This record gives sequence, C-alpha cells and structure tokens, in this order.
Amino acid sequence: MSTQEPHSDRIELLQGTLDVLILKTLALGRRHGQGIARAIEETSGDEFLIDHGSLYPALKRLEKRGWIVAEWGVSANNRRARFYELTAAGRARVGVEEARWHRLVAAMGRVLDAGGSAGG
Amino acid sequence: MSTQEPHSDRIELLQGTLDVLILKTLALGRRHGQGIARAIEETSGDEFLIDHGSLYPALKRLEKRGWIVAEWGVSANNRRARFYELTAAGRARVGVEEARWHRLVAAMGRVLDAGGSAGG
DNA sequence: GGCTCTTGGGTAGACATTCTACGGGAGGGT
DNA sequence: ACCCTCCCGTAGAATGTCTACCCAAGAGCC
Repeated sequence: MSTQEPHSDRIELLQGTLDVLILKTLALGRRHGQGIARAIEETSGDEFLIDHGSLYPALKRLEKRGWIVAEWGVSANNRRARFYELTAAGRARVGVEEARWHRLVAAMGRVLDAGGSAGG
Repeated sequence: MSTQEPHSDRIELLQGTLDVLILKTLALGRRHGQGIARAIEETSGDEFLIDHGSLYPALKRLEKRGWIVAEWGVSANNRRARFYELTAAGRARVGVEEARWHRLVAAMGRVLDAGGSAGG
C-alpha cells in the first residue's frame, strides 16, 4: 500500500457535475459503486475525490430517473457489491449531459475571456 | 425596444459559478447590480439569465468577503443604484477563481474524454 | 396632481446537491 | 477471536440558485 497521502487540494465538485461523471464512467462498462468512484478519481488525474455520501444518493437519483439499473453481485475482492449499468435512456442521456456541459463551458469561456486574462 | 422574447432554453448556472462571473465582469469596470446582470447575459451570448434572487445574495457574499465594495450612486437612467467595484483582494481573487475554473474544466474534460465522445 | 410603466434594490422560502460523520455487514489474515 | 479492509447506506449541515414576492422613485401621459 502505497503511502497514499490524502491530497488536501482536491477540487470540490460543482453542484450538478457528479451525474454526468457517473454516466460517462458507466458508459465505459458496468461497475459497482466504489469502482465508479475510483474510476472517476483516476481518470480525473486525482483531482476529484468522490465522497460516498455524494455517490450513493447520486446513484439513487440516476436509477430513479431510469438512466441506470443496479444489480447485486460480487466484486473482484469477493465482496457483496451493487453493480450499475446504463440503460438505453441512460446511454442517450450521456450525450445530453455532455452537450449541456460543453455549452456551459463555452458560455463561461465567453464571459471569462471578455476582458482578457487577469494578471497576465 | 424589445421584442425581447424570453429564451426558454437558457442554461442554468451551476452552483458556485456566479461569483466568478460577477468578479470577472467587475474587472472590466464599475457597475451597478442590474448592469452586472445585463453584462453577464450579453457577454455569455444570452446563454445565462441572471436572476435577481441569485444576484443580490451573491453581491452580499462577495462584499462580505472583501472582494468588492459598494456605493450608492445614480444610474444612466437617473435611478438610485448601488455601484460595485473590485477591491485589491477582489482583483487578486479573479485570478484564483479563474484558475479554479480552468482546473475544474480540465479535470472534467479528462473524464468526459476518457471513452471518446458518445453519439458524436 | 394622479395614474401607470420601468428601473433598481431587496428578502423569504423552496429546492437541489454536495460534504461530513456516522453505522452496519461480511470476507481475509493472523 | 480479533482486527483490518471492502462495500453499501443514511442523516443532517452547509451552500448556492430559483421562484415569488415587496418597496422606492423617476418618466411619460393626461
């Protein structure tokens, strides 16, 4: 085990960004809860830390909306785990959420670039 | 003027994004509340609609943190208005917030690009 | 003067989502 | 038996946006 020091300077998620992260991660394949969290953390380059207290409510939300389905199974460590998978609606939703995100980033960019970069 | 039809498909702000939008707008010059809102709406290409109920609490927040200062004055329409301006700390903060935003966008990008774009 | 529209500021409460902190069940190693 | 780890789960605090209201005062009209 690696000297896994906690990064104290992780980025906090913006409200509303976790859903698309989960959906996108599940688009790569079926995973259980902790697996999703770890995948997001790794893919983000350890910038995001996914708290369990945010993860499970988010998974419930997505399941309730019909974008993912859950099933009990066994993890690689032989632990009882709940595996999640995208539904057809979920697969469609990934695109919607991604588009929403890109549109938001573009709009933010227009405002932030309006006066040139500060301090440059 | 005004056949100003309301865009029903405006983007909703993500929690935490309004502050940097305000700071950046004020970096371009002193403005009053409504002026800030209009500037953000225009600069964003009419993607954002700044609600008064979000704006004034945000201005209070920023003032309380010492990043902006307010002063009563008179608007171009001869109305009593409260003008806001960046403090030195506020000017420094613009850079911090911008950096935070870019870092977040980069991290999100890594996750969203991890599997290629869905659905083109 | 009186009436209405517009500009500008402000607050209360609903709402959604994340974070902190707690708890529980079960496998693996010693 | 004991402890550590993995995995799921929930309650409540904290934060910030949105909806819906209210108030003050200038401008235009009659």
